[in-house]
Amino acid sequence: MPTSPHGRTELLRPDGSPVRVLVVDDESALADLLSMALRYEGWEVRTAGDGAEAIRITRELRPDAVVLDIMLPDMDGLAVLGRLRRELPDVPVLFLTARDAVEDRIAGLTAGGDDYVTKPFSLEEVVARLRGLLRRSGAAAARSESVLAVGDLVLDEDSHEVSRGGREIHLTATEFELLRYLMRNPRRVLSKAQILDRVWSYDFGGQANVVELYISYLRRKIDAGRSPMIHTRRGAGYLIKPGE
Amino acid sequence: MPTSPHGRTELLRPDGSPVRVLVVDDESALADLLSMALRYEGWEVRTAGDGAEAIRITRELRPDAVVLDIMLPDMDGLAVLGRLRRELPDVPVLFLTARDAVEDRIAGLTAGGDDYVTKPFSLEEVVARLRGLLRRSGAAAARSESVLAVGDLVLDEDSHEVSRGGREIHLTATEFELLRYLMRNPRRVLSKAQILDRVWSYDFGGQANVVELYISYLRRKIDAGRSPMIHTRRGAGYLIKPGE
DNA sequence: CGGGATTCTCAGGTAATTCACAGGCAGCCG
DNA sequence: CGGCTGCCTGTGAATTACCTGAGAATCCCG
Repeated sequence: MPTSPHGRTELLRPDGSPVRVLVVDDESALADLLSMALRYEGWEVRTAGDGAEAIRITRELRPDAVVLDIMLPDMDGLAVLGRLRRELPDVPVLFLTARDAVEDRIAGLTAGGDDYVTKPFSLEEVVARLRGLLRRSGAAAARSESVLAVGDLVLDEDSHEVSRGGREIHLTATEFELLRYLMRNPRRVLSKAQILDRVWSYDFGGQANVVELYISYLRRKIDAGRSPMIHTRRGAGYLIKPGE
Repeated sequence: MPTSPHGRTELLRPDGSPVRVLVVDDESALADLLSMALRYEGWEVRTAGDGAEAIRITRELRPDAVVLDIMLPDMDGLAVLGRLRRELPDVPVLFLTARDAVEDRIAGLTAGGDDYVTKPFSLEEVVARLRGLLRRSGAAAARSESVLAVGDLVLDEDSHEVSRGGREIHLTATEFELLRYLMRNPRRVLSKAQILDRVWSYDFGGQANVVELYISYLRRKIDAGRSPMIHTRRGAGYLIKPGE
């Protein structure tokens, strides 16, 4: 199975070339943020700031997936979507939307197997959803079974179940996302800033010590009594690796 | 047994190639929606916006099934149907129709083994009917188990009968579709948004908590007293899996 | 047209979850 | 060894997510 430079499994197209993703968002800060996170996954990313550009790049790049902000300035997102579909009928789309827009608009849009994320989102979530779309669309090879394992710790991204040594462990949504991020990067130190950026919403304005707090929660649930898997690197961050 | 990328069984043609479906509808938004949902089933889909195009694609594609909106602009649906039949006499057709369309008319149309759904429909329903047509027409590799089972819970997609541990359970239409969707994705967390998109009509504009409500109904009927099969993943969605 | 079944809204209740705050502990430096 | 800094974690408050009863509106069937 192919692995990326940083040791995680990655999705590739059937011909072995990297998956191509188009990000369409008029807020360039957001587009850049996303773009960086997706490149880190080993994907080839292009960004477009408006609908016209999006269509142009779609023609040229023929992306395997599109991340589309549905509130765009020039054309609205729906128009862009229509033209996208004419170019590439099958391309899976991940919509970005405001939380309160969800009810009316999105229902129906996302129906065919597309998906959406509400702003403000966490990068972990965007990446996870996009992986799901790619996996299902079949554009990407590699059935990565959606199960992460580190030592006797197992996390199933489909059922959201976590167990250690066969024993079920109940995690809250935030704990789950934090653990997923750690397990996607085993034996690698992740700084509190990185974790905050990936697991919490991009506009999180709270105290930085939430990360410490949630690490503490995870330890209680995962490492309790056993040989610890979550380790602190003082002044650097945290990492997860198999115990003993 | 062939499975789609997301792990569900899929229908294939006798030669192993994907089932080919033609969608004929002048509302492109609707055609796209359908097309996406059907592709998600692993089928090869082409869309036509009017009757002339429909005939052209039929000649070229020779589809295994056709989804036909019977109110088309240029020719009316009946004319299209006639010409379709001349090209491919045996192809099963799923009609899309307005709710108030004359009953007799439809009854006559669907007499030959065809079927129909009224607008606005839910994607679950269209997919289910189309599967039924394909299964019966024999175009798709016959494995006519239209029965889903998870633990001792059994759901028959043909007869719409549901039982747990041998005991019949009566479900309403909406409850049935929700349960079917869950059972088609066992051990997989489905978000409320996903459920809303698949199970409710594409134009549903109501409160998102109908999903919670119907989950509650289902639990009362399915899990009552027994070891629960429907589980809540707080902050993520719902999933079904065998009890214990 | 009437009555029962069904779908859905609304709103109150409950429990889980998130997070801030603050005191305590531990490693590390001079 | 003393003190500084970074990390850990108990407590509790605010918020959120979810569940469900009651009833209105609608559909369906005879």
